[in-house]
Amino acid sequence: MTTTLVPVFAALGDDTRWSILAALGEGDASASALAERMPVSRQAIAKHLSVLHGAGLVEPVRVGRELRYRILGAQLSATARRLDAIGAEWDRRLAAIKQIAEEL
Amino acid sequence: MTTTLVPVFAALGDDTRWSILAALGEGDASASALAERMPVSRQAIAKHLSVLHGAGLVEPVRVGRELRYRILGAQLSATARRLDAIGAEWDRRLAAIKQIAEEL
DNA sequence: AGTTTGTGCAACTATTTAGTTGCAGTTTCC
DNA sequence: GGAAACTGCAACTAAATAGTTGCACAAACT
Repeated sequence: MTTTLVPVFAALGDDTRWSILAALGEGDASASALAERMPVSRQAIAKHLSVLHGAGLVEPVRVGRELRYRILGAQLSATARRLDAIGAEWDRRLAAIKQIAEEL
Repeated sequence: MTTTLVPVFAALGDDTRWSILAALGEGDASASALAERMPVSRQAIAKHLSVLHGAGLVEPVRVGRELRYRILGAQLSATARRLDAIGAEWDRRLAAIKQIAEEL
């Protein structure tokens, strides 16, 4: 499962979505429930949840007539591993270039 | 140095900026140099570099009259560590909640 | 000195997106 | 059956942003 990396970052690049994620970190919740303790409308939150779902960061869970969302920490950890690998690769390459430059 | 996390993700949530980062991963380059091998104007790239600099992902380096940019892999690794910690914390909390629910 | 090359600034366009309100459809509960 | 509570869809507004072009300025080279 190699989710595309960019949409995940785009999803994480918004304060409101972090507020939602922080709230979900304390337990599953529906868009309506989240809207009650946040300064934005239910529909706005529903859209954000859709984006987060598209990024694989949350998943919907039906509970009776309400639709709760569960946070997926594993996806975040997986993203972190890929980020770390990319950063390390950059530093490795640049160190190699510096090495070659010094040998001239 | 605790850079704010959200701008970093916002910076990474764009395909063009990833292209720029990929190019810089092979060595420092100026906005003009990058514009020659990319399908966007120099000014567009300059703006992207400004965003990346604001996020602490690149740093400017003066070389004569040109302004090259160097990629900072360490910032990416630092971000990765924080991401991983957050993801792990979410999973830990949700596991605890599940545990409590089962004990009822 | 004059030409080239690279950067910086400003104005403008177009697309995306975060947010809203309003209404229709369903499931649950009394 | 009927009211209440959630969800889903659609249209709209406002702000942010990715992109452009044009021009002015400074440093380097011949």
